[in-house]
Amino acid sequence: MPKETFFNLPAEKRDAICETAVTEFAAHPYEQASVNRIVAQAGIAKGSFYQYFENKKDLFLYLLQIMGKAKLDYLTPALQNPAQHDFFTLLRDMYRAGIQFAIDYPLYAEIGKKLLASKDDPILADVIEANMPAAQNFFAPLLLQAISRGEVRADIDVAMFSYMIAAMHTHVVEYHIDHIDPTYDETMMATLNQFIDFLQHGMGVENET
Amino acid sequence: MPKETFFNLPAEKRDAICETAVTEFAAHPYEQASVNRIVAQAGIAKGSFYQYFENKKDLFLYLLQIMGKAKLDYLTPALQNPAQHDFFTLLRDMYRAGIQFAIDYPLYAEIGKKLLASKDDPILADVIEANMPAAQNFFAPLLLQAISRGEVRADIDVAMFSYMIAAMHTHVVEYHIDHIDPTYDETMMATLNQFIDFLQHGMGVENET
DNA sequence: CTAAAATATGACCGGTTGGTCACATGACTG
DNA sequence: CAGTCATGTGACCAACCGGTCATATTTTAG
Repeated sequence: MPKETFFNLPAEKRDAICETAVTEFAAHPYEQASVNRIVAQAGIAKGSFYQYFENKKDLFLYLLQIMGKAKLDYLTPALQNPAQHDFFTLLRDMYRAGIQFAIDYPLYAEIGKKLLASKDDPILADVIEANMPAAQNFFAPLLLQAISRGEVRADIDVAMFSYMIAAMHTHVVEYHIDHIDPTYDETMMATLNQFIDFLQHGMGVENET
Repeated sequence: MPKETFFNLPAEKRDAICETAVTEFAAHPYEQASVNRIVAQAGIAKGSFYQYFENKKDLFLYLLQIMGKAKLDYLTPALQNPAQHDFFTLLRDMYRAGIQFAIDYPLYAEIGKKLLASKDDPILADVIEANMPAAQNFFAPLLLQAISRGEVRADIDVAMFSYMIAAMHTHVVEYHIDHIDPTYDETMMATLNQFIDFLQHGMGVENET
């Protein structure tokens, strides 16, 4: 957690520092990100930085915390009435929220992506271990509920599909960011609906009913 | 490409250096990997290293080349008779080959994973750009063929599913490595078959025929 | 106006990086 | 044996890293 000195700063200066830091961590993974570059870009002295933060990790964890809150704001509406909709609708809403988050906060999304990629870094191990299983542990009960409701096949390996659903979420977001014009909301929804339909019915030719 | 001096080395010394380097690049992404550590671990002088290789990148690209050949050996049998089997059987064979490769060469797999993760590194941009579209461009024609054969739904976005199939391949491999006991081949095949079945028929409850 | 407390600063530290280079050692050749 | 050429070597380089600290400046309080 940053020191009190940091929170005593005028809000605009605080935000400027955070913005600079976000840019740095979006451009370089944690280990490559440079405190020197951050202070130079933010126009503050090296010594000041260490009056605001314990160290590089302190700043990084603080940013992750802010990011987590922002992302939660996007996901919460989708999770409001978990019993209201069927599993695949819920999944679609969550994927859509994730995509929208990445569109609105591309730098946050980039940091998250890089973090996921460097999850075996020992210095970040505690953060990862604390938050990584979250995604899978989150989907597992949803899957079980969906099975009991008769929405999802009962013969699936829940652990594996929790893992894959979380992983696919990442890649769906990435695909949209890299390939879909973010201004065309309909295209995004069309592609997403198609993908959710695939999750439900597969990509094989449908059996004649 | 390494210098002639490197290839003049006794094979065992050459292999020892490569093995050390592979270990280093499996433990650290390219930018973090240290030439100093490699030479220390391999028991050669720093100067010698630069008599063998132009620079760090030279060594890394050489290792990637070796890895590529090794992986191709695993994939070739699955691709032998592309017209013989249906799309999903082909996909299963490819996924299985990928898993087996990761089991037999865990360090190679780790390097590949880290490379994929750091694909926006400018110094490696050329390698990535040269090989990354390969995966997607590889699956796209297969998908088109499968559609024309009536094995895959004709209404899918081929570009997106090429991307997702390649991405899912990575995660299926990762899941197996992290969660499945590599000695129990049946477990692996059972999980894999289940996943392929999901790709074909989805995870939703099946329609009554 | 003064004293004390908070904040800003950049030179500096030890350590690591990728890479170089003058030189030592060894092996082949005449 | 002498000479040539390939190979081995580690001290050395500039650049950068995260982090410290004595000191200068500013703000606050009495």
